[in-house]
Amino acid sequence: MGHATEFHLKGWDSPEGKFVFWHSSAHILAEAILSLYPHAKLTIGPPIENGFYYDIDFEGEAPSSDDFARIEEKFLALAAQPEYFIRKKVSQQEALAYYEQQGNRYKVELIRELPENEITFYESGSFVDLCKGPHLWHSGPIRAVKILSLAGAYWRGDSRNPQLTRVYAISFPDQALLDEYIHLMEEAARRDHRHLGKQLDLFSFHEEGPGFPFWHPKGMRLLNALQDWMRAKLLRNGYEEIRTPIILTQQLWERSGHYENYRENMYFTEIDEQPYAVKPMNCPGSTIVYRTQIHSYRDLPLRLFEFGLVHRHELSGVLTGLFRVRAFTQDDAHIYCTPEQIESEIISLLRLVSEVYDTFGFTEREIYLSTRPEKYIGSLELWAQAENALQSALQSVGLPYQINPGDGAFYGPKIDFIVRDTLRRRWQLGTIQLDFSMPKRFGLEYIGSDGQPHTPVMIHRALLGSFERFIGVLLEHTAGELPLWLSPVQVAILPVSEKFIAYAGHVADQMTAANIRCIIDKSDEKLGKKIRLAEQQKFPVICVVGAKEAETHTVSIRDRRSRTQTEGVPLSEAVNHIRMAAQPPV
RNA sequence: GCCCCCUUAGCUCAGCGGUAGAGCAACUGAUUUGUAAUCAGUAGGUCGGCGGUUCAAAUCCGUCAGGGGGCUCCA
Repeated sequence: MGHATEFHLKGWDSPEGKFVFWHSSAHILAEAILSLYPHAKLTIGPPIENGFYYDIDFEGEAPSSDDFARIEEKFLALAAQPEYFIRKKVSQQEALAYYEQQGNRYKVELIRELPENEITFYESGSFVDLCKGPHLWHSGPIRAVKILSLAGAYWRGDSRNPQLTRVYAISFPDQALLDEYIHLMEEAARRDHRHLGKQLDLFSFHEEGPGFPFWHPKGMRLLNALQDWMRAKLLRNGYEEIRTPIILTQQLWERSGHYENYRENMYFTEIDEQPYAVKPMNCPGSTIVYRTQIHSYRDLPLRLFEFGLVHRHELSGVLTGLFRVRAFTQDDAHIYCTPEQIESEIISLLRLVSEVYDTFGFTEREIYLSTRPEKYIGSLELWAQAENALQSALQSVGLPYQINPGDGAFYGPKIDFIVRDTLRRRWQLGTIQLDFSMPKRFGLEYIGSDGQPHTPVMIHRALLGSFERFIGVLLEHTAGELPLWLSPVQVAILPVSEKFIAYAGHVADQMTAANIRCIIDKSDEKLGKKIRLAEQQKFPVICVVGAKEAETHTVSIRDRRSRTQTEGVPLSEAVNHIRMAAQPPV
């Protein structure tokens, strides 16, 4: 029997236990919905990372969010009268007959694809559903539920298929856990980088350019601080910086293969009656720089980085704040090396990636190695060599990783990096991709020790992914409380009254001279109000100046995190201290 | 692109067939302030655009644009 074991053995606290719990909840949801919408056709209803969903064809009478309450009510009523989940093995013929009689072509389609002797139904009370399980023993433990949202979802994820209504929900063994989850959702909403972007006056979006961020002065300070830091780091790590044009001839994109494979995502234009395209990627430009010289094997690896502004046509429906935009700046680099150098290059890249993520407190990470897909170019030997190099690099650095077999690009294997933020949400940031295709397409060469020309391997890599998206992730990770070195405004100088604006100006001059980013609040408000506003703007350091300070040439420092005050700090000491604390990490 | 929902003052939102509202912000005045909101006043919107229904539309319908939640794909 075993079908009820995961939850009962491992309980709510294991991912397996939750999956079983939510899978069973999906059945109850389906039962609740069927009782309210008898014509609805069920399709699939799996558990997901946070809860579960059920894709349903409502045949034109889909519920709206106004109906959530009554569905939840029905759900809880059903769960309150626990039924056993009973597994029944059925023949394909029986199964088909059952759903054909109901006119449910989706289940029929699913059953047709299942192996003859592995078709099972699960029965709970009067509700029956095609399902491989496993399930809870009975529905008793399910005590709280919340319908989260409705969404359109294509049958089998294919836009040519009919669109179903996906009902997202989450359930828990008790109300307290649901309340906790709701609280977490509210916390996530509070950290939403789109709200923070407005609140902190960093960037904005407008209908004049959907998907194209407008960066405000404070946003630029942040963006520049991040780029300056990354640039310095890469220059210290054996990279050179290049910049390639944003618009290049269509011919180039035909040669690179982008025109053939990526055209839908590209923007095109015309110059002097010749077709051009706006670059969606930086690699072709990089190869052109590579080709301007003859390279000796002694020059390799050659590491060229570019903070490349790329434009990609994304579907209007997927644009989401800074997370998904139509123009963004990749922290891109291309490393040209010999096949023998792959491993050592990957090792140093893995170290670099770790340093970069540590810098921002992304300590929890996942690494995925994607290997040769069915459709690939290049020789099997080259693939084997490359995959081995990636694996042994990962092993020698001692980083745990998972393999996604067959998930590599057709032109080479890759390593992807995913981090978790403070709310344990997952974000893909960096990627390292080997490329056996582009060097050939562009006829790249280096002269080997044998005096003969050879084709170099190209490694594409991004650590942050894009600066725009990374800033979005970082804002949500930190709830807008950026580290001092990245803060657009590092110090807010608050005169106790207008009488001390002059001294505040003196303080600001000293700070500015030390490259500290500061502002003065000259408004005619009480100190408490100024503090409140400064805190809301998440300024890391607040300097209060009044009679005492002006007289003794000091400042009072209030720290954002501890909310404590240190009074009477000599100005020069304060400037020095803040200047040191605001140094970007190495 | 497709499905559902949303768009009212700079921001956050109320109003949901019968002459446009609140709080904050802005401006003016009073106040000259000591660690998370001083008081009073003024100004600000053809209720996203365009059509339609109606005696009457922010409110109902259509359409377009933008935004949100998803689907697909990815950074």
